[in-house]
Order: sequence, then C-alpha cells, then structure tokens
Amino acid sequence: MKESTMKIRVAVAEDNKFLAESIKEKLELFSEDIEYKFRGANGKELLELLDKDHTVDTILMDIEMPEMDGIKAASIISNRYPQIKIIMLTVFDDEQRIFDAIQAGAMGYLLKDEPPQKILESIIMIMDGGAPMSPSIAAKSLQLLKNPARAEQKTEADFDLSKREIEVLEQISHGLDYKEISENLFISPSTVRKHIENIYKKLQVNNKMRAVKKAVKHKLI
Amino acid sequence: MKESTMKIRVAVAEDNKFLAESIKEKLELFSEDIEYKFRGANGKELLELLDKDHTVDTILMDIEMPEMDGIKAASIISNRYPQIKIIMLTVFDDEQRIFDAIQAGAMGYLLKDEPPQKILESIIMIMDGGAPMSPSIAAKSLQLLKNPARAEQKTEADFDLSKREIEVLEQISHGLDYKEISENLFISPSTVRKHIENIYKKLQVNNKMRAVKKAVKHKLI
DNA sequence: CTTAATATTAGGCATATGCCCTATTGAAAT
DNA sequence: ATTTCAATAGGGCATATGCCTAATATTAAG
Repeated sequence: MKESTMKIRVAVAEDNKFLAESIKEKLELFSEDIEYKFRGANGKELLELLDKDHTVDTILMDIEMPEMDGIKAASIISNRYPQIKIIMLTVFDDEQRIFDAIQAGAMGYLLKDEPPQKILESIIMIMDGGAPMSPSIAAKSLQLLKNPARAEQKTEADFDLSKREIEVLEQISHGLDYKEISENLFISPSTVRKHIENIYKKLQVNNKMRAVKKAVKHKLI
Repeated sequence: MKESTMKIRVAVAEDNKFLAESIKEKLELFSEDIEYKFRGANGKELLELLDKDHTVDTILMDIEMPEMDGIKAASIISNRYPQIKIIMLTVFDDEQRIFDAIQAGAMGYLLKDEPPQKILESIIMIMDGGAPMSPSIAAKSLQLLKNPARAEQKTEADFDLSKREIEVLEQISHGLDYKEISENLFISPSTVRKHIENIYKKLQVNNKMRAVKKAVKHKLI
C-alpha cells in the first residue's frame, strides 16, 4: 500500500484541547514515521478541514464530541474518503457504541489511555490492513460476533409481559404445543392456554407465529 | 481471578510434533509465569487428558488436527470446562473458521508464527479477560461484525423445496392461515394444505413454527 | 414420447388452536 | 383493609391444523 519511505499522515478529531495536544505530542515522538496534519475540535470541523485537504491516511477520532460526534463523522468520512482508515478513541468500552463505530466504518478501536508506543503500533497496524483494538474491546467484539442479536437497536416497545408469559412464549417459539408446554412448566394445559390468550392480547396478535415474530422483533425472547 | 503468585497452567493441542515442541519451548522461556501441563496430538487426545486432569487455565489449540479438529474440541471444552480459556492457533485467517471458532467458544485467535513474547502476552491478556488476536484476524472479525449476513450460512443442507413451497413457507412465516395464503397465491386452501404437508415431510417437522424455524436456520426463506 | 416431478384440488378425521366464559389463590400495591 | 393483578384451573365452541388417501393437470427431463 504505502512505501516505507513515506510518512503516515495522521489527522485527529478531539474536542478536549489538552487531550488533543497530548495526542499531538505523542505522535510527534515518532516524527520519522508520522506526519501530523491537523486536528478538528469536532466532527464538523474535521470534515471542513478534510474538504480542503484530504491527503490523510489515518484519523484518530474521539467518539464524544459536540456538534457532530465521532460515529457520525466516521460514517461520512468512510463514505466520502474510503481510503482513509479511522481509529476510534474512547474512554469506555461500551458495547453499543463499539458496534455503531464499526458500522460507521471505523477500522480500529482504542481506549484513550494507551501509551504512545501503542498508538504508533496501531497506526502502522491499520495501514497494514490490520485492525488495532484494545484487548477489552476485542473481547466485546467477540461477544457481539457470538451473539449478533444484541448487535442491533432495541426497538424498546414495552409490552409488559410477565415472567411466566415470557417463558411460555419461548416454548411456543420452539414449536411446542400446549400439552408439551404444560409438561415443561409443570402447569395445566388450561393455564398455558390462558397465558397464551393473555400474551396475544398484550402483543395484539392472534396466533403463535405472529406472537413469536413480534416477540423476536422487540427482543422479548 | 488469579493471584499473580500463581503460574498460568497451559495445555496445548497440536498434531505436528515439531510445532508442538516449539510451542512448548517458547512457553518454557517464561517458566516463572507459565506452567506447561501437557499436550494432546488432536482434539480427542486432549479431551482424554483433560478428563484425567482439568486443572488448566488456558489451552493453545490448533485448528487443523486429525481425529477431532480444534473447533469441535473447543466447542466441547467450553461447554464442559467453561472456566478454561481457549486460544486458537492457525496459519490462515479464514473468515468462516474464525467465526466457527468464536461460536465454539474460543476467546482468542492467533496466527501460528507469532513470536514467543507475543504468545505470553496473549496468555496473560486472556487470563485478564481480554481477547488476544492477531491484527489481521481482528480485521476479519470486524468485517464479520459489520456484515453478519455471511457469518452463518454454513448449514447448507439441501431440503430441495420447490419454488412454490418456498412461497407458501414465506406466507406461513408471516402468520397467515391456510385461507389467507390461498387467497394470496390464487390457489385453493386444499392446495395450500397439501404444500404444507409436503414441506413438513421435506423438512422433517410437524407444525408451522418448526417449519419456519428450520427454514430460517437453513436460510430457505 | 414417456416418465418423473411439481402443482393442483378434494374429502375425512382426530387433534390443536383461538377465543369466549367463570373462578380461586397468593402476592403486591394503595 | 381493599384493590389489583399474576398465576393457576377449567368448560365450551367454532375454526384451524396435521395427516391420511386419491385424483388430475402441468411441466421438466430423459
């Protein structure tokens, strides 16, 4: 991709002035390898800067910023300048945000307190086609990969199903009939039917398939 | 989790004798931190060894092995001994295998040619709750996370459903009854019922919910 | 052209389901 | 103390479903 004779051109998006300055200093420790281009105080400002000069290889992007946050900015940049690699910086390893950042096109995800050496490594790594991540973030990513269910928005409609109703719904979703469910839950078939009636009322549906569909959609089961 | 005074007990599963020996030597470089327990020449052998002695913290597991491969072994071990952390070792960064390994419960994924120092780091990292991965593997993981569609298709059993049967199945999955389906497809309810009978036979199920579950699982609809 | 697979329709029967009703118990809230 | 509600249980009825057999039409493959 990049000749070893060329410096890696890095831009930074970070609202905190001191932190931005600290990152700049860390980067300049490796002045032979890194060319520090500029810094935007938020996503919007960075975009304006890129508009004038997009000869940038990598962006270190804070997530939380005023005006336009890092996820939004990453999403725009990875569309507009797909060759630019984006490394998200954050203080938290929040699951949803990691996922959002990846969706937005971030190629790496570092916690802010990584030492200078690690940041350089990460930049080289990403230019090399790798994906730098802090170990705890890698672990979260694996969790998300293993269970993609949570990797989408929760539609958060509250149908107020009771615990028992959820249990019944799960059994329904496995294709069990009333008798089988009653045996599994140690209650009578009549009770199962009553629970299902109540579930239908709460979910506003009229058969098993629709109840399960709706439950899955709203992550009730 | 683990006191710093205690060594990390490591087992290895690797069929290649020389490579296994090389790994052992690398590990013994860090004899203060690592206690090398034993090595299985394949998944089956490792399981037998664990059966006798499962006081192991981490397993370095080769993927390709005769008798029982590393993914199968990881799946069994992570069920039977959930406290044991598994790091998969491989020469390729094959997307499907990475995903399978994660599903099987592997907590880390390293390329075989990592230097000794890196292996130690990875072991410590995993005992610390992190997830060690080679950068190129981290990148693949992100790809999978970004596009979970490809992350599951392997089951590919061919149930040989006809085009019409697929249409009926889709209608079933929306919760429609026979009459509604017949109206949507301009055929008689009898025909719908017959199609569904045939679907059940082909999918080896006996009600709508299970048919849809199976169809979804195997990406028939 | 002949055969095989698919699509279509239909009748019958036992069971499951959806939906209405009432009713008791225990726990939580007011 | 009274009310509310989840959980339990059951009866009854119309319809839906699962499963069997049988027959014809259409299409695809040989």
